[in-house]
Amino acid sequence: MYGMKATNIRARVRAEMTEEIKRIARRHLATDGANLSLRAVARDLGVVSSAIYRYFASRDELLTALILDAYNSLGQAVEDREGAVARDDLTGRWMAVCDAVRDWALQRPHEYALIYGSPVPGYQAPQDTVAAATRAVTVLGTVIQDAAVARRVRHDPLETLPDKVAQDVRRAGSVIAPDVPDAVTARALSAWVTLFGLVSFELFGQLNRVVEHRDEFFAHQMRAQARFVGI
Amino acid sequence: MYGMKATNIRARVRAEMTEEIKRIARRHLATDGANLSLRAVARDLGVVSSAIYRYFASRDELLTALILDAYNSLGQAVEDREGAVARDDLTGRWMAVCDAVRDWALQRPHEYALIYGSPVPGYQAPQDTVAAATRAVTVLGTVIQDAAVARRVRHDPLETLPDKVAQDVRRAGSVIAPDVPDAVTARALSAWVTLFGLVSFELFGQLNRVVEHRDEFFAHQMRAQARFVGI
DNA sequence: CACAAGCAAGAGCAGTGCTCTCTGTTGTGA
DNA sequence: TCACAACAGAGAGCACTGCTCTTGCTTGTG
Repeated sequence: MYGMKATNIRARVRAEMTEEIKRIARRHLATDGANLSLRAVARDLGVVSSAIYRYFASRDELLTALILDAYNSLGQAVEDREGAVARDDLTGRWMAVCDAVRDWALQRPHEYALIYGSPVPGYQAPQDTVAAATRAVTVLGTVIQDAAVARRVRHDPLETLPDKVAQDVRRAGSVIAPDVPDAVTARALSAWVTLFGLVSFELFGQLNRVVEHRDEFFAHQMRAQARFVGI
Repeated sequence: MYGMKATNIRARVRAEMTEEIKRIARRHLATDGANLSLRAVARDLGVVSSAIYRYFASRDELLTALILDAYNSLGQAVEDREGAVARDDLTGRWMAVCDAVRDWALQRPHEYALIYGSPVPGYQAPQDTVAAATRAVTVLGTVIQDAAVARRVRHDPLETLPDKVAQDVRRAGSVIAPDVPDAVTARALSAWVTLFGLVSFELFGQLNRVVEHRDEFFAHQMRAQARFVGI
């Protein structure tokens, strides 16, 4: 703030341009899939292809930016939807998270594929994405944490985990869900995997000719997962 | 057979050539990822790029062939592994299926990505792949079918499914697992989704910095799924 | 054993990511 | 206020891609 002119035109224009490029790139992603063409984006922008390189050092860097945005967009969607449910309606909150993920994915299939599909060849996700990637799962973690604190999560206290599994599970839950029994956290992780597994199957065509009533099937399975976890 | 010469050299050479192209393509897939270059394959084959088009009408057609092979390879691996377990060891058979899928995927990550990752843009899977794609899941279906027939699958007979879900589930199970209660079939489908969800998460980097003991985590979760289904 | 069928080569088209050089503009620090 | 450094965009070019089409040559086969 200090030392930064109120009207830093250069920086502002640059940010707008960057945003515009990403917007057009997202549009191309939605129609042409993952093989995003820098030149096509440049054409749509009414600019020569080399000009794009003023803003993104490479196609990969542009993709990274889109991936980061996608994670944040998903995180935001999940937070918003879950936040609108009454705090003590634990099942409602659980289902809100699941529905938010699926709806977001159905609305932006190519952005979903970008972050949860096969990784772009030769591309290594930078550290930046990690924080954004955890936003969504954090919400689900909070739901079971609240459930545990309210003593509203059923579980067999005798159920134990193999040592190494317990280690991983404990570390994963320690920050967001410290009061949740390890066995329950393990089940929640499994449910999380099932959620994304199902969305991926639906989006990537693995449910074709098998499951026709997608909405009902998804709702049923996610309700079943809630019970499996103990909510 | 009739009308087909014992030594149909042309056809045989053609088949060998086709196989050789696929072999090289698979090798490229393993190193360079999904952006398979026809020209690079041609170079490795010691042939000019246009020659490839004698055998595959397009890059997509070559990819389709690789996808078909991948489904069959996975199916074979699952069948072999499950077939080696004693018929009455139901849990062993269940785990054999899960382990076979994961091991196959870890050994051929790019082929796995080809069939269970984001679909290649603009590419539509032809009908041929459907049959091959069901080989693996059929094996798991047989396990729960055998379990049901032997009355060794625990389940709450009062558990019901929403109508539309029951419809889909019944149709899915009617051929391979007709004696399995619908509710159990629904859980088995969920477990199937979890299996591939977990493998995808592991392969696509979603487990990084979360789960370190991959083998143990996977084994635990799949055992949990077996119990969830009732085996 | 003549020949049709099948094959690979080569040139070429339109597209790609990316680099480098050059010019024109414009915000900005002194 | 103003000179200038920093910056944006253009354009040419390189090596690559999938794919097509034409041209000859080889070879299995009726």
